[in-house]
Amino acid sequence: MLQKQSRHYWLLKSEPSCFSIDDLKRSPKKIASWDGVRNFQARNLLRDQIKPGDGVLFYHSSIREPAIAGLAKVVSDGYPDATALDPKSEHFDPKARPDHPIWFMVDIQYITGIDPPITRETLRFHPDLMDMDVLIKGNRLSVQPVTPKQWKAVLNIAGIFDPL
DNA sequence: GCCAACGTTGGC
DNA sequence: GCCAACGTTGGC
Repeated sequence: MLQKQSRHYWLLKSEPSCFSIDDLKRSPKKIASWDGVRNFQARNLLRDQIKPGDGVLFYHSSIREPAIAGLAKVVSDGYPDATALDPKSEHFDPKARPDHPIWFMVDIQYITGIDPPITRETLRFHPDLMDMDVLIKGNRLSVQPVTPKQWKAVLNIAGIFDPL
């Protein structure tokens, strides 16, 4: 039986002063752990939904012009977030245990930067992107699903052939 | 720096 | 298990 391929796409939010697309590019093998997520809804996506090969829109938040600043791909399944178990980490959670990790992370790998980055204004006026979750006022989820149509539209704007 | 929106906490 | 208070996020 042929199985329908099910690649998914995600938007991951980060404050560039904390971790930027350039930081990802500079990481060993251009791979970094998406750790420190402390929201249950986002945790569930990291633990259960996000799979190796999925596409990632890397979004820079909390800056003057928040924007999609690059592309990455998921290169691991969800696995326990080590920072929750490390008392020295600012993301330490005293309730987490090795056999009860609570929090999960995935590894992502840099594909390309998008320059100029795709601003919220551009997203807002594009017919295929105006209904993105990230544009909804008050949506603070740092891991958001993206539709294949939205993924394609972003690639179009950036002038990039689908790298996945 | 403001403030709306949201998630979490804790008293009851 | 409700809900008010609180802290945080994040665009503007």
